[in-house]
Amino acid sequence: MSLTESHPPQEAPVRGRPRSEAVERAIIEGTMKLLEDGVPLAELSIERIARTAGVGKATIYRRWRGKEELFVDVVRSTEPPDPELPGTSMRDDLVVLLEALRRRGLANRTSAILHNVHVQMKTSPRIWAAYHNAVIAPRRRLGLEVLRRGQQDGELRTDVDLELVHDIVFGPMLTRSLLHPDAELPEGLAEQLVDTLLEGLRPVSSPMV
Amino acid sequence: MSLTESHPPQEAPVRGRPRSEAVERAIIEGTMKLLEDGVPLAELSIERIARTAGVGKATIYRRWRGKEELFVDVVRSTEPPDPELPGTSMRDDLVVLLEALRRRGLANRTSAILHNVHVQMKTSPRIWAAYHNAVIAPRRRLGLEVLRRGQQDGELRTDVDLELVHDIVFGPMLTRSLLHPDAELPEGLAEQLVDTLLEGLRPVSSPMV
DNA sequence: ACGATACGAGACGGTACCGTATCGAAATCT
DNA sequence: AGATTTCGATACGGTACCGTCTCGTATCGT
Repeated sequence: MSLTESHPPQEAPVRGRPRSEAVERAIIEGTMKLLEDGVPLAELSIERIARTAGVGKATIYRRWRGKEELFVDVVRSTEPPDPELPGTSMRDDLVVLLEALRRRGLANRTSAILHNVHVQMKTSPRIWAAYHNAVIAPRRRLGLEVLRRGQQDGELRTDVDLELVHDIVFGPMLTRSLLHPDAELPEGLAEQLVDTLLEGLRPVSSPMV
Repeated sequence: MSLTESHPPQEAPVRGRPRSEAVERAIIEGTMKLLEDGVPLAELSIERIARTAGVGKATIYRRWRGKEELFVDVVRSTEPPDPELPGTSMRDDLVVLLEALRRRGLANRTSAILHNVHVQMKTSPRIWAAYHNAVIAPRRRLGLEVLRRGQQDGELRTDVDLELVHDIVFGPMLTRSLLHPDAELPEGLAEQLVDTLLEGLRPVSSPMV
């Protein structure tokens, strides 16, 4: 069930008792509960997860090769689906993307899961790469695509690097939701952010340099 | 020598052999070396640090209460001093602050220390709070002060929340240097960022909404 | 019914680390 | 010289986890 495992299309002739999906959920949710309770990922162990989930150790090893593979699935199970873009304008699309980011930040705040897992997963470069490919990269591609269309439609300056614009748009929200946990994520922040960025920080009456 | 330890002003009547500062540096640099080599912080242990530094375990316990306290000092020793602000304009001050952030990001890249420690320290709320108070909060105050002066001098719109502006200015650089390790931090990024933000992302010919 | 597999529980030997204590040697002050 | 503390090294008992394996039981297809 790991992310890296490619499910072979040929139907295996399953015999004997099938694996319980309920048990699978119990393991993942048990891990999440531990993380919610503030247990640092360094102190997590297969044995402790098994105890929390009320499960035998072998049952976990039957499904995942180790701690790391399990975490990828835990994180993936907390990732909300990508939002649908209205497509009416670049501005509206960006607002929707940022709003999804804000809501995820709020969810992280209450559950405190990603704030732990996200941050810890980078210690294992292999797993981080898998997560990056599966979650982060597609999301970044989506954002860049929105910006590219915005340039075509004249909503965005064409004299600035798109990668830089991407970080300008999403960096502030990422900083708030991931880096300082005590920041506010108020309603309407997404619109406020996009409109401020489009308009610029300079006072309208200010002379150009 | 921990951050939390308040050095009492009264000079202790030191007798016997004094503690070696060279040993102290060896411990901190040994820890940094391990982190540079990609050893995840979860796998660090006092015993391993002592081995790497060529030091007895007791010598470490004589100075720090445990792993966590040691890390705070390790991180602090890698923090460069705050840059001096030119004070000629808000724009120039922001560029200097962002340039310092960029250089720190590059240093992190090559040394790979903060990228490990920084991220892991959040698992210990107590230590994270200490680090936040000692390093992050003053830096944020400095940035906010620069922005406040900018508003007074007419370089910055007055109709936007300063906290939001702070994240708009520093969020992109923080995202690049901390969140995705494969991003570029080219020369001139600080100026490019500030000027783009001041001017806005909208094309100059675009009609106001 | 029967064979196959999954289940919870836990035994098993092994590894690594914890934090303390003790050793003789070295360094420093009075 | 003598007292005192630090030094590296290492022994110590204790804890937690690793990954495998083996129980007896439960649950499935045939």
